[in-house]
Amino acid sequence: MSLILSEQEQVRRGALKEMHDLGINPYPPEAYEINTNSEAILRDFPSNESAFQDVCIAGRIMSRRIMGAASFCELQDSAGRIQLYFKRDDICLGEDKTMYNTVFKRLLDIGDIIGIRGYVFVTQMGEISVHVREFKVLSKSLRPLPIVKEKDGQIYDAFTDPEQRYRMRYVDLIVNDAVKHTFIKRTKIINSMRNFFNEQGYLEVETPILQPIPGGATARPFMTHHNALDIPLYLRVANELYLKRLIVGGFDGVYEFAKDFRNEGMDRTHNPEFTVMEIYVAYKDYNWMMDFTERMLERVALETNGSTKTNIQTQEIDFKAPFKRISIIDSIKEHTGFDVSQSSESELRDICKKLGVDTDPAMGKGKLIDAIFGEKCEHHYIQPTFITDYPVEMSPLCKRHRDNPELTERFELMINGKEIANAYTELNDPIDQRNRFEEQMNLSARGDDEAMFIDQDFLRSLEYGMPPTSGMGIGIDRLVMLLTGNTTIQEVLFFPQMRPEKIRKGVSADDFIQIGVSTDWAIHLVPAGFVSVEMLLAEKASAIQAKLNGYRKKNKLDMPAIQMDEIEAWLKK
RNA sequence: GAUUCGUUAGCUCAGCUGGUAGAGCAUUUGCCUUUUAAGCAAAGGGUCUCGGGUUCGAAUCCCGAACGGAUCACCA
Repeated sequence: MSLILSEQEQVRRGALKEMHDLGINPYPPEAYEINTNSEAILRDFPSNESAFQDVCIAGRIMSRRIMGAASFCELQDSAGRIQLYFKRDDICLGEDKTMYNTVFKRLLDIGDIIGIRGYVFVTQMGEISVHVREFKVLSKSLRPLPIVKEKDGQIYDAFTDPEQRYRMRYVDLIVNDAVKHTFIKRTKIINSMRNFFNEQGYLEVETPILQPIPGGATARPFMTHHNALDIPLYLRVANELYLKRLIVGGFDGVYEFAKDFRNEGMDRTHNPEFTVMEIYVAYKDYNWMMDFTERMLERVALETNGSTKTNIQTQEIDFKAPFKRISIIDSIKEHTGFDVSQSSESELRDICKKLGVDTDPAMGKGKLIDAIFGEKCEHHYIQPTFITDYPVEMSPLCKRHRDNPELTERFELMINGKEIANAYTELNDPIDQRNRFEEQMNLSARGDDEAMFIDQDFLRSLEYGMPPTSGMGIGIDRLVMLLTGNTTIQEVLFFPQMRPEKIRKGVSADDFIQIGVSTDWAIHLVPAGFVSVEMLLAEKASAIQAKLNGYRKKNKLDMPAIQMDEIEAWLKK
């Protein structure tokens, strides 16, 4: 911890000490029982005044308006904010006015957590407030909170620096009300999906995060090492292959909300760890899954926002089922005019060239088609749209299309120009699956470092027989972004990945103690203007003495003035 | 990873073509018994992100680094 505290931090530590001196524990151990909260009071008081004659609530002081013997402050609890009214002679019934004059007015600050007991009333300005009879300090805050003020919907001095907000999410949550609501919605969305699945009788399961073979998706994994077994392990990039093993094992429907990890770029739609929901249902195909997915999303939107419609930037998106469906080949035809259904790899390269789509030699047919779609079609799909029937090369875990073996029974759900969900009629033919993995190995040999590894145990499970199954994965973070109107993933993750915080280098008191400075003086050297040992040594002893004793006088330090011989001793060392 | 912009008080930001730092809120001290971005009066608070360079003199100009934002590439 730094020895250098800002003035405001010093003031708060001083207040802490004064509280101790008054016999007040600023961090009391016992529970504080509340009997209501800000939201309930504001909502129910007008219709039932008598129920609020003895309320007890607790929370954080967010603003104070002190006027002599009476004051107002705003208390923020988990449900919202409410105004408190403190009157000196009501807080302090006897002659001793310490609790008001000293504790409330001087020792409490914005950010402190208190509990209060009192009765609810309406001020002359018409605001429902609590008239405080007694209060208790529950936790003293030692750092000043960024103060956000608001009037007529206009926000002043908002705490907006993204770096600070993401690194100190706790402060962000305290001060920026909308942030809390985003995360409450996130949980609502997940609960809503979970209820939907549970109602159908599907089983929520957990599968390994540490995997010996990172299968189920094409992505670069994070690697780690298990010491006891002395083997490499990977953080999962997907959980697909494990969930399918469970379908082999005889469950009709399994699902998992999973943190997946991908060692790739970070930007406003990608975080190295992210949440995916994957579900697998036996005896179904991708057509059924499309119906299921649109029903689920319609319900989730309705339960979260009270409407199937949601706004993101200037777009309005409607989750009302059914969604549009179009095959990837038809989509490319529609947006580029090219029919790529019969094209060879070299023909596809020509088309890419004509369309100005970048390619590289490692790309096979599937990736080329995907590149065209990604660049020319994807961004057109603002309203929820199922893109179906992807080429076989880019879908190694997906069953071949019943009408065309070059294609697969796969769909991706595009919303607001982005992929939100991905689903297959799962490939359950073990021989075909083995061949597909081998093709992936060939792609890998061509330099595609995202092609899949072969998971022999997964193949063995398929050889025991997996029922026809459809599976679907949905990016929870992106869905939350859509349903909360956020455009960056960092806004829907409590703690997005950041570069490690820079440790402020600088001298510590110890560095000065090394050269013989007494402990008492060492802590004052930096504030007095000596920011390095070298700087101190470069000065003349008389100049140092003048400076330090000047500092001592200015800050009224309770210690003797420093003497020349002491300083000369430092300089000799 | 590339390009680009940014980093000044606890927070939000000014600071013109280089002359040694300002505002509002927050803090401290007064006054104020129903205010509401409370008000009035006064005060304190800054290694101008860091390291070099140019200069008599750098928050300001130049070079480099760190961190962050935006865009692009890869990907969900």
